[in-house]
Amino acid sequence: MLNRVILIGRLTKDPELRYTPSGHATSTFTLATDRPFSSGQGEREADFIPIVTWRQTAEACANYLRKGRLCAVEGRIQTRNYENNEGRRVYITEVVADNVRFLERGQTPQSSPERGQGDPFPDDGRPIDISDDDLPF
Amino acid sequence: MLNRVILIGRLTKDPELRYTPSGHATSTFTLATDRPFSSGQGEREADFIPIVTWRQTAEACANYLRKGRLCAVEGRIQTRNYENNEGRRVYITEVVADNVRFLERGQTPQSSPERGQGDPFPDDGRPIDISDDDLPF
Amino acid sequence: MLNRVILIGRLTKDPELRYTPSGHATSTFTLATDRPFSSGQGEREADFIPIVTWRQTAEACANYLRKGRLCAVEGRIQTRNYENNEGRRVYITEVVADNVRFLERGQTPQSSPERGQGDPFPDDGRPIDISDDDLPF
Amino acid sequence: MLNRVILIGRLTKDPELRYTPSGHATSTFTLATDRPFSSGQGEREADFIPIVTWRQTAEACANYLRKGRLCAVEGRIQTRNYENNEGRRVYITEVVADNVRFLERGQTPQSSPERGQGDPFPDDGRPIDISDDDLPF
DNA sequence: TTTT
DNA sequence: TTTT
Repeated sequence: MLNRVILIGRLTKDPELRYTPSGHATSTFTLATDRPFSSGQGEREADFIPIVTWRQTAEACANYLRKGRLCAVEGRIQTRNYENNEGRRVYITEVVADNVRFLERGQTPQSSPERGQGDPFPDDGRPIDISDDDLPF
Repeated sequence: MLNRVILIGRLTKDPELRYTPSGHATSTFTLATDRPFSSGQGEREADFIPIVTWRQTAEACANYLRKGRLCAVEGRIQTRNYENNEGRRVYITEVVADNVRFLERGQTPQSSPERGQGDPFPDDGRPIDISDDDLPF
Repeated sequence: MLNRVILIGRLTKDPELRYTPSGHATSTFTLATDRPFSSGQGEREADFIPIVTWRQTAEACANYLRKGRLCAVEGRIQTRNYENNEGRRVYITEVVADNVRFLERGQTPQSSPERGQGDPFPDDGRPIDISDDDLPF
Repeated sequence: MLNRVILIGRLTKDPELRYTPSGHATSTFTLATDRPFSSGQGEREADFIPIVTWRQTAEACANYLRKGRLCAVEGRIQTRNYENNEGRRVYITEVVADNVRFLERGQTPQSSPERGQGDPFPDDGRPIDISDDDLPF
């Protein structure tokens, strides 16, 4: 069934990269997307949308994206729930990205030099456009 | 900034219609959208996405949509949070719809005869396509 | 780069199925999508959008879709051009579909009984959702 | 009915601004969007998509967008046709944009100094996000 | 008639 | 817990 999301926004933090027990990479981050007509008067100015990526996309995001960077995300909304350690059911709504496009050249920020592997733009000046199946394996 | 969602799915229940203190209509419902490739073996088969509508759209949804009905929703993802009655902050991610299209002729279900006002398809057989600004007033 | 189209509309004719010299199936049809706010007074009421599909999607569309049937199409805009038989360059803009969802149960119309293979809805009543890579091989 | 297009690409030329007899601004340009997986071997690398904008959006595009600039466009596909001066019917498929987002700071290029009014990014560094109804009046 |  |  149709379930399609397209976002442009900025990362609120560096992405977090993890591996599943079976060795699959997944990275998560939050995208801040400015609201179109916020008056600025006490109103919230942005939505903060949780993004999940898998596999090559996850690794590319972890390598190239950083806090504050602008990017476009294409994916679908996923809902899931789990029981937390207080026995309470927690409901999650998030976006599983199958395509992430970096919209800014990036110099790796000082805050995470160990992970960044430089600039996602190759010598010809064209940005990388990473894509991936979003099946959960 | 760009924040666009398009969904096709079925209502899990009848919509809930409310009015703000200032008299604006809002209706909420959950849309079940089948996942594209679920194996069916213990996997979840659908995502359950919370939808919010306002004004005319809210009233039209309350009048014409019912549990199980198929519709298309266009909107944006909104995040907000509030403190619940235990002093705990609750984070919400939902879709604010600015356009809802009914994809099935509907006979009002018996479960809510008082509110349904019949069939959203006028005499010429073309479905109604309701639209609305999604500004929070 | 981002190039995403989502449409809901009705076929203006039965799809046309063809095979490339290398044996790949492709089907084409036109989708009529009603304009949101047409006054009806001399204005055009719909856009007529040319759709191209490939492979399994092409064959499923040829088998199950018919003139007048409602469906949702997800894809990307493609432009190409060729020289016609008068030596004039013709520019084409069309939608290459990578996902087509049938939104109506369909009894095969009498006009094309040889090709239709019945109803795209299996016994459990859930519509088929066909998907395919949209790479031109 | 649902008809939604989202594109990210670069202008192939400066936009063309015109006014209708009744005084409404409209601007047109072509967006080059790179294809996701072009091998580069004789294949076309991009689609060239004709964009139409109206009113404030038209004027903002004419003022701030220039050849080569990156932007995001949200809109719908429109088809129309007319008879050309040789009595031949010409069919047009184009995107009517209702939202254009500039994705790069722009110094006005030398090629059109008279029209450019500088930088679409105000002092606070946030890009302008222009929006408009896309009704043809 | 095409952009980086 | 939030980005420019």
